[in-house]
Amino acid sequence: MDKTLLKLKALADRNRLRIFGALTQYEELCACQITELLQVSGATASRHLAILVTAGLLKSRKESRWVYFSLDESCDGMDNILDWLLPRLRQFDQIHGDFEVLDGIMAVSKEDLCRQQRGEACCPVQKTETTDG
Amino acid sequence: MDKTLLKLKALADRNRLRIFGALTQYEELCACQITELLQVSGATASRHLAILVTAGLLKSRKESRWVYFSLDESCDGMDNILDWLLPRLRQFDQIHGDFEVLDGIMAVSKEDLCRQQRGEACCPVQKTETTDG
DNA sequence: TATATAATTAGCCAAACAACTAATTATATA
DNA sequence: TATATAATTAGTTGTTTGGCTAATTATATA
Repeated sequence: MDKTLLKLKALADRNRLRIFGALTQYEELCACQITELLQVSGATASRHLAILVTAGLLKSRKESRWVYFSLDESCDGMDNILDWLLPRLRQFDQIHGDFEVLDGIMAVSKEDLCRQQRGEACCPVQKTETTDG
Repeated sequence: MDKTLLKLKALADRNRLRIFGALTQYEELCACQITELLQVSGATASRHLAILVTAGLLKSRKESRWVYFSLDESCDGMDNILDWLLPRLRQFDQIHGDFEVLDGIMAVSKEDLCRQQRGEACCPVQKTETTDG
């Protein structure tokens, strides 16, 4: 039961569900992109990602200094999880917001993204703000 | 997202998963039977059941003093949840243990069960103990 | 080889959660 | 109508969890 419970606990958190949702939209995302999406510290994002990997829901690969995360296709029962989860995720405002934000994040190089996260205010992300305020 | 998250949180607890599992085996169980299965206080069982009902996974009906719980067939996506969960639950020792315990519980009248739970040691449950100790 | 950097781990704190006992509610019956 | 009883709600307590900052690890590069 513990593996099943581990998967359920891993998904039973808003931010981790958002990570999972993001990875149904983009094949692969690196830690700094997830950090940017969730608007939490890198440490927090890293811990959430570790929980999802430990549960067997995500896999990661390291390429030089970057670590990329993706859905673990080999996860036993992943198809059934997606059957249940996908139509639900598509239904929710926050996830749609995430998808839009992600598009913005992907339009920026990881280098600039990380520079930004360090507070070096060079190369600002072009925010798609409405100017009706 | 909150309804989806609510369902995931509801299932992401060992005792609640056991309740859910029990109800895949027995169409309908009353609160005192669940209490007996989990070996927790009636208040604790009641709270777990309330969480599952609130999440839309279980429904309940009251019949005189007894409250009966069952899987909520009308729960949106219940089939998909079961597709994922059933083969996993069947795999685990604790759930199989639960099924055996449940058989014992169902062999006793609810009246006797509750008497027992109140400490009135009349009409003992026939435990299927092996006598090799 | 010293420095910069992406990610993780360690250590801390506040909020959420699961358990308990006691009190309350709703129903049946003497 | 007073009493018993099944279930729930209220209130308390210890544990788990999710967030942070600081320290560490692994990799690239000046």
